[in-house]
Amino acid sequence: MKIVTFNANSLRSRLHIVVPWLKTQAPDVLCLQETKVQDVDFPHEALRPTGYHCVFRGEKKYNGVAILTKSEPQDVAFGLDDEPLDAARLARARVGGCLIVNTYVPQGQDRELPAFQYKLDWLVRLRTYFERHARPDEPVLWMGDLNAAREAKDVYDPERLWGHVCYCREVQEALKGVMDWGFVDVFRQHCDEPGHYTFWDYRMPKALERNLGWRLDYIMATPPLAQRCRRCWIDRPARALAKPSDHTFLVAEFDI
DNA sequence: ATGGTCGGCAACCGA
Repeated sequence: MKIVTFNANSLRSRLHIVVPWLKTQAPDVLCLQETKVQDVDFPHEALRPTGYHCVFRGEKKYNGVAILTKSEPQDVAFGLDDEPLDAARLARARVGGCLIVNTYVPQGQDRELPAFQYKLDWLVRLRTYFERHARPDEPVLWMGDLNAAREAKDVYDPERLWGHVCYCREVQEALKGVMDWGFVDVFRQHCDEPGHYTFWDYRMPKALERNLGWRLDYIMATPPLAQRCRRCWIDRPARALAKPSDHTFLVAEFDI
């Protein structure tokens, strides 16, 4: 089973990447974040030739999540249980005996703003969500853009970036709070080196070429799945590609 | 080096 996550930063403007990628890589599951498209405008026509099932929840300008699957997904739901107004940050589906939870964790904006506390609270509520809907001895995948770097080796300049809303003590503790429910970071299970990133800020000149990146996208698996993960890798964008995203594909293969 | 990015979508906001 091949599982993938990708922050698209607008699905419609990334179709030239996503559609060929589905055709050539043929994942079983592709989780998308920041689709930035309302449900009524979802690009069904462009995706139809791929043959993938699509479930999604979007908003007019921001957020938006989708799960694309080869087989028909079951038990589809959106949002945290108590949060119908911010449903476009979480999509859930059961695929091939595995529960998939795709999240776009709030970025947090600034540590002094209410958005930051909202981010921390959101992660606490996500832990409660897993307690309610799943068990750590079952096959569960939590994946997506978590807007959090777990460790120093997950950012290009840990001294300078310490205190950023995606790399600070509060966020590390909140992320650990969810992981302690029963998740293994499957990329780190296979690779312990610094310098492997999934995000390079557009605003930084030549960030990708200089590898000034962050590891903000994850595939987290419960132990029964993590021990069946054979490979996990970051599929870096081609530098020559017109309109790349600032995030990239994170791929994991499981023997299930 | 006194600027430098995107996307949505129509004036800025969010990342």
